[in-house]
Amino acid sequence: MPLTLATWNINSVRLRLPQIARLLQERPIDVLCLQETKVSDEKFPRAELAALGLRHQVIHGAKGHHGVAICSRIPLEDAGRRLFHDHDGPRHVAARIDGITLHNYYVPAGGDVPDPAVNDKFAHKLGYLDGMTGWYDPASGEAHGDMILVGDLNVAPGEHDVWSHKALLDVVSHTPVETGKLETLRTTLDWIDVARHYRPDPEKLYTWWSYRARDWAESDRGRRLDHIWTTQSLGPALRGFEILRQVRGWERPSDHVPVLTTLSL
Amino acid sequence: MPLTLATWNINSVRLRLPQIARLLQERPIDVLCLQETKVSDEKFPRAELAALGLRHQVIHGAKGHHGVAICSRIPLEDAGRRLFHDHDGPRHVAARIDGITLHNYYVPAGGDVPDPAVNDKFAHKLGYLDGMTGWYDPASGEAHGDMILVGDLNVAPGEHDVWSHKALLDVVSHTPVETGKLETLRTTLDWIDVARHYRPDPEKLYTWWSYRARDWAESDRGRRLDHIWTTQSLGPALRGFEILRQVRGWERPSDHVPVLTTLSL
DNA sequence: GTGTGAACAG
DNA sequence: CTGTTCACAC
Repeated sequence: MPLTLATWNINSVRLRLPQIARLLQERPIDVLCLQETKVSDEKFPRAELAALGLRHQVIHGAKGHHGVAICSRIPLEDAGRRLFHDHDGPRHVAARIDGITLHNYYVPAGGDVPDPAVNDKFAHKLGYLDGMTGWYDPASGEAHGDMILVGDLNVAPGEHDVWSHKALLDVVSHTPVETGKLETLRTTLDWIDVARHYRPDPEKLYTWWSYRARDWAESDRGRRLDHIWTTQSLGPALRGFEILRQVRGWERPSDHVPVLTTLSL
Repeated sequence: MPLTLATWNINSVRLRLPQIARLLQERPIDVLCLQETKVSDEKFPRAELAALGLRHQVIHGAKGHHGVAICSRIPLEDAGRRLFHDHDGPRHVAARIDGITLHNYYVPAGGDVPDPAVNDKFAHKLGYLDGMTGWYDPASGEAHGDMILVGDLNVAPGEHDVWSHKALLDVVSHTPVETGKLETLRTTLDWIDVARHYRPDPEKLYTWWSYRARDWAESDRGRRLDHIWTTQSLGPALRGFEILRQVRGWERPSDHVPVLTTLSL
């Protein structure tokens, strides 16, 4: 049976409930992975999302910052929350669905200055990517089986994942040290980057456009920060992929748009 | 010809534009006096109010706090802004309309503790009322002719202007020192308190209900803080008076409601 | 409870 | 630019 999964940095789940409702009305989404929910677990809008059909929820949040959630029409099993460092905050949550382990991440943005010696936030981001790599390293044996990894990884890996490779080489999200670490992470299990599986280079692919642009669509200075990866074992099950660019133009949008994939299980 | 004048503490003019539109649609208001506009003069929504028919505007605002404005369908002439002390802030604006001088005030609220020795805000409030009294004192001769004085005077003068005289005797807005100073001010020119001219004691009259009440209408713990006064010379021109209590129940209401009077000029 | 600004983050 | 918290005012 087909399973459609979406990942979306929602930038406040409480403020964006109408947009989630519209998304679910327009698309047959079974599992919705959210980042930047910006709400404590007690105040998470469980009832509102259940009313939209997403009755099964695994959440990991905090007051005001970060926060991730997996919300599903079909039953899922809590598969834990990972902290790589003591001060990571709620940036990961996992669930078991149909025999697959689904990992949902919100990688630290990393601040403005791309120098870990000067900028603690950038150091944290690099350390977080290292932590992820260590976890999925086959040598550690901690994570295994059929897996899907989604989320806002806050790295645009390739030159065609940004509006200008040259202009962004020294901008956090596209520096060589970040793209190198993301590629190292991808290599651990030879993860399939589903976006590029369906839409190979040199097509430009973006999932985020800054709020600060006067006209985001006109200037189109986007970046591909939101990702869906699967283990090689799930490659044969992949049925499709889509970036819902038009959502950026909705009323009161998030600066990120939903990214979808469908698998046949 | 009849002139209908309203005073309304709007608690942010920018946030309350839909409510102003609704008020103007439901009532034939010629001149609207606002308090707590909470906006600098540069950012005052002149165009939006003009589009609602209030093309003539005299404003006196500041970023975030206080702020008054007179907005009119009929032409008016700027008649100045009064500061009684250096630190008063934008609490008064005046206009000339049809030979009448209209004064619009936002008297300081006065803080929580009704003791000027302890509470600077209360001292400021009392000083502000003294300043007004000095200005209208016939001996000073500074203000004269046909005048209307409106605004949020932040004093509920009489025992029937509060939900409980006894409970509020020690609460700022109804303490004897405040009601005494307001009566002294009223006496300067023997101002007509238009509300009580039409609706004498012991009828309860309120223009404000706290946001904090669980059910403002049910508990009905109101106070009459918003006033319309005229000089004796205008007494024969008075044609009516109304407190629009129902406005407190509108969507996203101010905690004050509009108070209206009509004159035949 | 409902506004405001300011500092922070993205 | 669009969110968050926080302190403050009413």
